[in-house]
Amino acid sequence: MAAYYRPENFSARQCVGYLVARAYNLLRPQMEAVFDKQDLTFSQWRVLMCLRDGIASTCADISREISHDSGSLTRLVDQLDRRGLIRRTRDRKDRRVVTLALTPAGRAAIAAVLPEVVAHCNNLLEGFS
Amino acid sequence: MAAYYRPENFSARQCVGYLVARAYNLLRPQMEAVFDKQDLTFSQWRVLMCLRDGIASTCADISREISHDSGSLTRLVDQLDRRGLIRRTRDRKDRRVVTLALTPAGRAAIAAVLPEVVAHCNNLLEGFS
DNA sequence: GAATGATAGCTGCCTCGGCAGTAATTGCTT
DNA sequence: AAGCAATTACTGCCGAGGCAGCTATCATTC
Repeated sequence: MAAYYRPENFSARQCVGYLVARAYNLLRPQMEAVFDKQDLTFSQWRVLMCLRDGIASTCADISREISHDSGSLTRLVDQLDRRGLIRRTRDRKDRRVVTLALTPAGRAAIAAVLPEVVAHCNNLLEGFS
Repeated sequence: MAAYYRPENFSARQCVGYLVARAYNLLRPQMEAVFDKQDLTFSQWRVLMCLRDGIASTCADISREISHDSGSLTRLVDQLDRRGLIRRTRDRKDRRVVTLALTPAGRAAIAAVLPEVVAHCNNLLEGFS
């Protein structure tokens, strides 16, 4: 495959990294705005979604899934646990592992924000089409 | 236009926000790795690119371009200024504005990293094609 | 020309998240 | 069985960046 970028014609606005970073920095505060009505964080939401969709159920798996530092994830889980949105359970077979699960309150919190999230995501896609 | 997402079938892995965040969190540490050999930050790099490509030449414009907090951008510019990579000049017509410009050292720094940046960006695109 | 509002850059404050290091547990190797 | 590497969750530490507030400067309006 021929190289797409060359040092001679390289420009920021065509660089993947530059564009992804721009998109993320633009998108993130919008998402935060959606969530802070329910006292949630975008990061917290991503954890909840991992649990809801069965993508991952331990700190280690979630941290890999969302490319998030595992140390910081512990604190993220702390917050959700303290608010009763998720439940920690020590795994019996592998006692290193703490299995995470949504509580009814957690599911309710998701249901409460979901419509706005969906609406906002649809707004985002309006830009293309 | 019909709504793409619906609350019933909404899944994290198909959500734009989720995916962009994932891409960004995956991409960012890779970019940092490319730059820290030259003692640069990805954020610093984006500022340098804005100046090089003539995208923006003031703190306010750059902060809008890369969707970055303007307060934090001042400190970013401080670092680059202290290292002699850019130069601050008070605008004469509008004395609120500080115009930024690359110094020869700044251009040299860009030239030094550019090949690796280009190579890494090409690597990123290999995943598609 | 004075008053008001908007915008420039800058600063303190605080949270989030990355890094490195720890203890506990597991599995693998010899 | 015993040592060793790997992986789990977790913690302290620190820098990056967002937020709110500040002053200075411009533009607009009365």
